[in-house]
Amino acid sequence: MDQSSSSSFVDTSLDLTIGVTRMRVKEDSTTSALVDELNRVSAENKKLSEMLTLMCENYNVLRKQLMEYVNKSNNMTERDQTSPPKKRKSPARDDAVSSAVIGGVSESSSTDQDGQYLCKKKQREETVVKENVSRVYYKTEASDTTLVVKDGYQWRKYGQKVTRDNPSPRAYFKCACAPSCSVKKKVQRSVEDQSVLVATYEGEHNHPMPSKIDSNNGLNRYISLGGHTAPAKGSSSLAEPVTESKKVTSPSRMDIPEVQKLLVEQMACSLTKDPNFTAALAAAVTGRLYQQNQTEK
DNA sequence: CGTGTTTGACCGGCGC
DNA sequence: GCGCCGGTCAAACACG
Repeated sequence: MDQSSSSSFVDTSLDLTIGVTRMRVKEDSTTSALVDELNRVSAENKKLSEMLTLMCENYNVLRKQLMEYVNKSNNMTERDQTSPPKKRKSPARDDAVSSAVIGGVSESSSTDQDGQYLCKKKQREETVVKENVSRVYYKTEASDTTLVVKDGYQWRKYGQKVTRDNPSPRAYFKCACAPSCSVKKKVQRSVEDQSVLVATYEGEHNHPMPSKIDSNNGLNRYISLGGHTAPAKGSSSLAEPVTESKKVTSPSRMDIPEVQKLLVEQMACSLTKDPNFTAALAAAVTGRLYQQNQTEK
Protein backbone atom coordinates (compact mmCIF):
# COMPACT_ATOMS: atom_id res chain seq x y z
CA MET A 1 0.00 0.00 0.00
CA ASP A 2 2.70 2.39 -0.90
CA GLN A 3 0.40 4.48 -2.91
CA SER A 4 -1.87 5.15 -0.01
CA SER A 5 0.93 6.39 2.15
CA SER A 6 2.09 8.69 -0.54
CA SER A 7 -1.32 10.03 -1.35
CA SER A 8 -2.75 10.20 2.12
CA PHE A 9 -0.39 12.85 3.28
CA VAL A 10 -0.63 15.23 0.43
CA ASP A 11 -0.41 18.70 1.83
CA THR A 12 -3.37 20.59 0.50
CA SER A 13 -2.90 23.58 2.70
CA LEU A 14 -3.02 26.96 1.08
CA ASP A 15 -0.95 29.84 2.23
CA LEU A 16 -3.61 32.38 1.46
CA THR A 17 -2.14 35.01 3.70
CA ILE A 18 0.77 35.58 1.38
CA GLY A 19 -1.31 37.63 -0.94
CA VAL A 20 -2.57 39.79 1.88
CA THR A 21 0.85 40.73 3.15
CA ARG A 22 2.05 41.40 -0.31
CA MET A 23 -0.87 43.62 -1.07
CA ARG A 24 -0.24 45.77 1.95
CA VAL A 25 3.36 46.29 0.94
CA LYS A 26 2.42 47.14 -2.59
CA GLU A 27 -0.66 49.24 -2.19
CA ASP A 28 0.21 51.12 -5.34
CA SER A 29 0.85 48.00 -7.27
CA THR A 30 0.07 47.98 -10.93
CA THR A 31 -2.36 45.80 -12.76
CA SER A 32 0.47 43.61 -13.92
CA ALA A 33 1.25 42.74 -10.34
CA LEU A 34 -2.33 41.72 -9.90
CA VAL A 35 -2.13 39.57 -12.97
CA ASP A 36 1.02 37.96 -11.67
CA GLU A 37 -0.67 37.24 -8.39
CA LEU A 38 -3.64 35.83 -10.21
CA ASN A 39 -1.39 33.64 -12.30
CA ARG A 40 0.37 32.42 -9.23
CA VAL A 41 -2.88 31.51 -7.53
CA SER A 42 -4.10 29.86 -10.70
CA ALA A 43 -0.94 27.83 -10.93
CA GLU A 44 -1.32 26.79 -7.34
CA ASN A 45 -4.91 25.88 -7.97
CA LYS A 46 -3.89 23.81 -10.94
CA LYS A 47 -1.27 22.09 -8.91
CA LEU A 48 -3.77 21.28 -6.22
CA SER A 49 -6.17 19.94 -8.79
CA GLU A 50 -3.50 17.66 -10.13
CA MET A 51 -2.73 16.47 -6.64
CA LEU A 52 -6.39 15.81 -6.03
CA THR A 53 -6.66 13.88 -9.25
CA LEU A 54 -3.65 11.82 -8.30
CA MET A 55 -5.16 11.18 -4.93
CA CYS A 56 -8.40 10.03 -6.50
CA GLU A 57 -6.54 7.70 -8.79
CA ASN A 58 -4.63 6.23 -5.90
CA TYR A 59 -7.86 5.89 -3.99
CA ASN A 60 -9.47 4.02 -6.84
CA VAL A 61 -6.52 1.67 -7.13
CA LEU A 62 -6.62 0.96 -3.43
CA ARG A 63 -10.35 0.48 -3.55
CA LYS A 64 -10.03 -1.97 -6.38
CA GLN A 65 -7.38 -3.92 -4.51
CA LEU A 66 -9.53 -4.03 -1.41
CA MET A 67 -12.54 -5.26 -3.34
CA GLU A 68 -10.48 -7.99 -4.93
CA TYR A 69 -9.18 -9.02 -1.57
CA VAL A 70 -12.64 -9.08 -0.01
CA ASN A 71 -14.05 -11.06 -2.91
CA LYS A 72 -11.25 -13.54 -2.68
CA SER A 73 -11.63 -14.06 1.05
CA ASN A 74 -15.40 -14.35 0.88
CA ASN A 75 -15.31 -16.88 -1.90
CA MET A 76 -13.54 -19.15 0.51
CA THR A 77 -15.65 -18.51 3.58
CA GLU A 78 -19.11 -17.79 2.27
CA ARG A 79 -21.68 -19.62 0.20
CA ASP A 80 -21.24 -22.87 2.08
CA GLN A 81 -23.28 -21.49 4.90
CA THR A 82 -26.64 -23.21 4.79
CA SER A 83 -27.43 -23.63 8.44
CA PRO A 84 -29.67 -20.99 9.95
CA PRO A 85 -28.25 -18.70 12.58
CA LYS A 86 -28.21 -20.08 16.03
CA LYS A 87 -30.68 -18.73 18.46
CA ARG A 88 -28.24 -17.89 21.16
CA LYS A 89 -24.78 -17.27 20.09
CA SER A 90 -22.76 -16.93 16.97
CA PRO A 91 -19.25 -16.91 18.30
CA ALA A 92 -17.41 -16.19 15.09
CA ARG A 93 -18.89 -12.78 14.81
CA ASP A 94 -16.27 -10.57 13.33
CA ASP A 95 -13.99 -12.68 11.28
CA ALA A 96 -15.42 -12.16 7.85
CA VAL A 97 -16.48 -8.66 8.62
CA SER A 98 -15.23 -6.13 6.23
CA SER A 99 -15.96 -2.52 6.74
CA ALA A 100 -17.19 0.50 4.96
CA VAL A 101 -15.37 3.77 5.08
CA ILE A 102 -16.95 7.10 5.60
CA GLY A 103 -15.46 9.88 3.64
CA GLY A 104 -13.98 12.50 5.87
CA VAL A 105 -13.85 10.19 8.79
CA SER A 106 -10.67 8.41 9.59
CA GLU A 107 -12.27 5.02 9.82
CA SER A 108 -9.27 3.02 8.89
CA SER A 109 -10.64 -0.47 9.13
CA SER A 110 -12.54 -2.84 11.29
CA THR A 111 -9.36 -3.90 13.00
CA ASP A 112 -8.65 -0.42 14.19
CA GLN A 113 -12.28 0.04 14.99
CA ASP A 114 -12.59 -2.69 17.51
CA GLY A 115 -9.09 -2.56 18.79
CA GLN A 116 -8.11 -5.11 21.31
CA TYR A 117 -11.49 -6.74 21.32
CA LEU A 118 -11.04 -7.94 17.79
CA CYS A 119 -7.48 -8.93 18.45
CA LYS A 120 -8.52 -11.20 21.26
CA LYS A 121 -11.36 -12.65 19.27
CA LYS A 122 -9.27 -13.29 16.22
CA GLN A 123 -6.70 -15.20 18.15
CA ARG A 124 -9.05 -18.08 18.70
CA GLU A 125 -11.45 -17.75 15.82
CA GLU A 126 -9.30 -17.34 12.79
CA THR A 127 -10.33 -20.55 11.14
CA VAL A 128 -13.97 -20.53 12.09
CA VAL A 129 -16.39 -20.11 9.23
CA LYS A 130 -19.19 -17.73 9.86
CA GLU A 131 -22.50 -16.57 8.56
CA ASN A 132 -23.14 -13.56 6.41
CA VAL A 133 -22.17 -10.58 8.51
CA SER A 134 -21.63 -7.09 7.34
CA ARG A 135 -20.74 -3.88 9.07
CA VAL A 136 -21.84 -0.43 8.10
CA TYR A 137 -20.71 2.88 9.50
CA TYR A 138 -23.21 5.68 9.76
CA LYS A 139 -22.16 9.23 10.33
CA THR A 140 -24.45 11.01 12.77
CA GLU A 141 -24.45 14.02 14.99
CA ALA A 142 -22.38 13.44 18.09
CA SER A 143 -25.20 14.86 20.18
CA ASP A 144 -27.63 12.39 18.75
CA THR A 145 -27.99 9.80 21.48
CA THR A 146 -30.41 7.57 19.62
CA LEU A 147 -29.10 4.38 18.12
CA VAL A 148 -31.57 4.44 15.29
CA VAL A 149 -30.31 3.74 11.80
CA LYS A 150 -32.92 4.22 9.13
CA ASP A 151 -31.77 1.88 6.41
CA GLY A 152 -35.06 1.16 4.71
CA TYR A 153 -36.06 -1.85 6.74
CA GLN A 154 -38.20 -1.95 9.82
CA TRP A 155 -36.46 -3.04 12.97
CA ARG A 156 -37.74 -3.96 16.39
CA LYS A 157 -35.43 -3.29 19.27
CA TYR A 158 -35.22 -6.18 21.69
CA GLY A 159 -32.34 -5.30 23.90
CA GLN A 160 -29.59 -2.94 24.85
CA LYS A 161 -26.34 -3.60 26.58
CA VAL A 162 -23.25 -1.75 27.65
CA THR A 163 -20.33 -3.80 26.51
CA ARG A 164 -16.94 -3.91 28.03
CA ASP A 165 -14.95 -2.67 25.07
CA ASN A 166 -17.14 0.34 24.45
CA PRO A 167 -18.73 2.70 26.99
CA SER A 168 -21.52 3.44 24.55
CA PRO A 169 -24.53 1.13 24.81
CA ARG A 170 -25.11 -1.43 22.10
CA ALA A 171 -28.64 -1.80 20.79
CA TYR A 172 -29.99 -5.07 19.43
CA PHE A 173 -32.55 -5.10 16.64
CA LYS A 174 -34.51 -7.77 14.82
CA CYS A 175 -36.06 -7.34 11.42
CA ALA A 176 -39.73 -6.53 11.89
CA CYS A 177 -40.64 -6.54 8.20
CA ALA A 178 -41.40 -10.23 8.07
CA PRO A 179 -41.88 -12.70 10.90
CA SER A 180 -39.82 -15.29 9.09
CA CYS A 181 -36.92 -12.93 8.59
CA SER A 182 -34.26 -13.61 11.18
CA VAL A 183 -31.92 -10.80 10.27
CA LYS A 184 -30.48 -9.03 13.26
CA LYS A 185 -28.42 -5.96 13.64
CA LYS A 186 -26.41 -4.41 16.40
CA VAL A 187 -25.88 -0.70 16.57
CA GLN A 188 -23.20 0.88 18.67
CA ARG A 189 -21.25 4.07 18.62
CA SER A 190 -17.67 3.92 17.61
CA VAL A 191 -15.14 4.05 20.40
CA GLU A 192 -12.92 6.42 18.48
CA ASP A 193 -15.59 8.66 17.05
CA GLN A 194 -18.79 9.07 18.98
CA SER A 195 -20.47 10.56 15.97
CA VAL A 196 -20.11 7.32 14.05
CA LEU A 197 -22.67 4.56 14.44
CA VAL A 198 -21.44 1.06 13.73
CA ALA A 199 -24.24 -1.20 12.56
CA THR A 200 -23.47 -4.91 12.34
CA TYR A 201 -25.91 -6.92 10.26
CA GLU A 202 -26.25 -10.67 10.71
CA GLY A 203 -28.03 -12.82 8.20
CA GLU A 204 -29.88 -12.08 5.02
CA HIS A 205 -33.32 -10.64 4.44
CA ASN A 206 -35.62 -13.24 2.91
CA HIS A 207 -38.07 -10.58 1.77
CA PRO A 208 -37.99 -7.49 -0.37
CA MET A 209 -37.46 -4.08 1.09
CA PRO A 210 -40.74 -2.84 2.54
CA SER A 211 -40.56 0.66 1.26
CA LYS A 212 -38.37 3.24 -0.29
CA ILE A 213 -38.43 5.52 2.66
CA ASP A 214 -35.77 8.17 2.75
CA SER A 215 -35.01 7.53 -0.87
CA ASN A 216 -35.98 11.11 -1.56
CA ASN A 217 -33.45 12.35 0.91
CA GLY A 218 -30.73 13.92 -1.16
CA LEU A 219 -28.49 14.25 1.85
CA ASN A 220 -27.81 10.57 1.98
CA ARG A 221 -24.30 9.93 0.85
CA TYR A 222 -22.43 6.73 0.89
CA ILE A 223 -19.04 5.59 -0.01
CA SER A 224 -19.07 1.89 -0.34
CA LEU A 225 -16.16 -0.44 -0.16
CA GLY A 226 -16.40 -4.15 -0.66
CA GLY A 227 -20.12 -4.25 -0.46
CA HIS A 228 -20.50 -2.00 2.52
CA THR A 229 -21.78 1.46 2.59
CA ALA A 230 -21.57 4.46 4.75
CA PRO A 231 -23.17 7.85 4.69
CA ALA A 232 -21.23 11.01 4.40
CA LYS A 233 -21.18 13.85 6.85
CA GLY A 234 -24.48 15.48 7.54
CA SER A 235 -26.56 12.56 6.47
CA SER A 236 -28.02 12.22 9.97
CA SER A 237 -27.87 8.45 9.94
CA LEU A 238 -30.29 8.04 7.12
CA ALA A 239 -29.48 5.23 4.78
CA GLU A 240 -30.46 4.57 1.25
CA PRO A 241 -32.54 1.41 1.07
CA VAL A 242 -30.63 0.10 -1.88
CA THR A 243 -27.57 -0.35 0.23
CA GLU A 244 -29.24 -3.04 2.28
CA SER A 245 -29.55 -5.41 -0.61
CA LYS A 246 -25.85 -5.57 -0.93
CA LYS A 247 -23.84 -8.38 0.47
CA VAL A 248 -20.27 -8.79 1.44
CA THR A 249 -19.30 -10.16 -1.91
CA SER A 250 -21.02 -7.62 -4.05
CA PRO A 251 -18.88 -4.94 -5.58
CA SER A 252 -19.40 -1.29 -5.12
CA ARG A 253 -22.47 0.08 -6.81
CA MET A 254 -21.15 3.56 -6.89
CA ASP A 255 -19.61 4.82 -10.08
CA ILE A 256 -16.10 6.12 -10.09
CA PRO A 257 -17.07 9.70 -10.98
CA GLU A 258 -19.57 9.63 -8.17
CA VAL A 259 -16.90 8.53 -5.76
CA GLN A 260 -14.61 11.27 -6.93
CA LYS A 261 -17.36 13.79 -6.58
CA LEU A 262 -18.05 12.68 -3.06
CA LEU A 263 -14.37 12.71 -2.30
CA VAL A 264 -14.14 16.31 -3.36
CA GLU A 265 -17.16 17.15 -1.26
CA GLN A 266 -15.66 15.47 1.74
CA MET A 267 -12.40 17.33 1.32
CA ALA A 268 -14.22 20.60 0.95
CA CYS A 269 -16.21 19.81 4.04
CA SER A 270 -13.07 19.04 5.99
CA LEU A 271 -11.39 22.21 4.82
CA THR A 272 -14.32 24.40 5.74
CA LYS A 273 -14.34 22.91 9.20
CA ASP A 274 -10.72 23.82 9.71
CA PRO A 275 -10.63 27.16 11.55
CA ASN A 276 -7.17 27.93 10.24
CA PHE A 277 -8.34 27.48 6.70
CA THR A 278 -11.44 29.60 7.15
CA ALA A 279 -9.43 32.32 8.87
CA ALA A 280 -6.89 32.34 6.09
CA LEU A 281 -9.63 32.36 3.51
CA ALA A 282 -11.40 35.25 5.20
CA ALA A 283 -8.14 37.20 5.38
CA ALA A 284 -7.49 36.57 1.72
CA VAL A 285 -10.96 37.64 0.68
CA THR A 286 -10.96 40.78 2.77
CA GLY A 287 -7.47 41.58 1.58
CA ARG A 288 -8.53 41.19 -2.00
CA LEU A 289 -11.55 43.41 -1.48
CA TYR A 290 -9.38 45.99 0.23
CA GLN A 291 -6.96 45.95 -2.65
CA GLN A 292 -9.73 46.34 -5.17
CA ASN A 293 -11.05 49.35 -3.31
CA GLN A 294 -7.62 50.86 -3.30
CA THR A 295 -7.09 50.38 -7.00
CA GLU A 296 -10.50 51.74 -7.88
CA LYS A 297 -9.84 55.00 -6.06
C1' DC B 1 -55.92 -0.38 23.65
C1' DG B 2 -52.39 -1.71 20.50
C1' DT B 3 -47.69 -1.16 19.41
C1' DG B 4 -43.07 -0.20 20.19
C1' DT B 5 -39.34 0.75 23.62
C1' DT B 6 -36.91 0.21 27.93
C1' DT B 7 -34.48 -2.35 31.21
C1' DG B 8 -33.48 -5.74 34.67
C1' DA B 9 -33.16 -10.68 34.82
C1' DC B 10 -31.70 -14.69 32.85
C1' DC B 11 -29.03 -17.92 29.80
C1' DG B 12 -25.08 -19.94 27.87
C1' DG B 13 -20.30 -19.73 26.17
C1' DC B 14 -15.73 -19.05 27.50
C1' DG B 15 -11.50 -18.27 30.20
C1' DC B 16 -9.12 -19.04 34.36
C1' DG C 1 -16.50 -24.88 39.22
C1' DC C 2 -16.86 -20.11 39.18
C1' DG C 3 -17.18 -15.63 37.43
C1' DC C 4 -17.35 -12.61 33.52
C1' DC C 5 -19.61 -11.04 29.58
C1' DG C 6 -22.41 -10.84 25.39
C1' DG C 7 -26.89 -11.90 23.84
C1' DT C 8 -31.85 -12.62 24.64
C1' DC C 9 -36.24 -12.57 27.04
C1' DA C 10 -40.18 -10.50 28.85
C1' DA C 11 -42.60 -7.54 32.08
C1' DA C 12 -43.18 -2.79 32.70
C1' DC C 13 -43.66 1.39 30.64
C1' DA C 14 -44.55 5.15 27.18
C1' DC C 15 -47.00 6.93 23.50
C1' DG C 16 -50.38 7.82 19.90
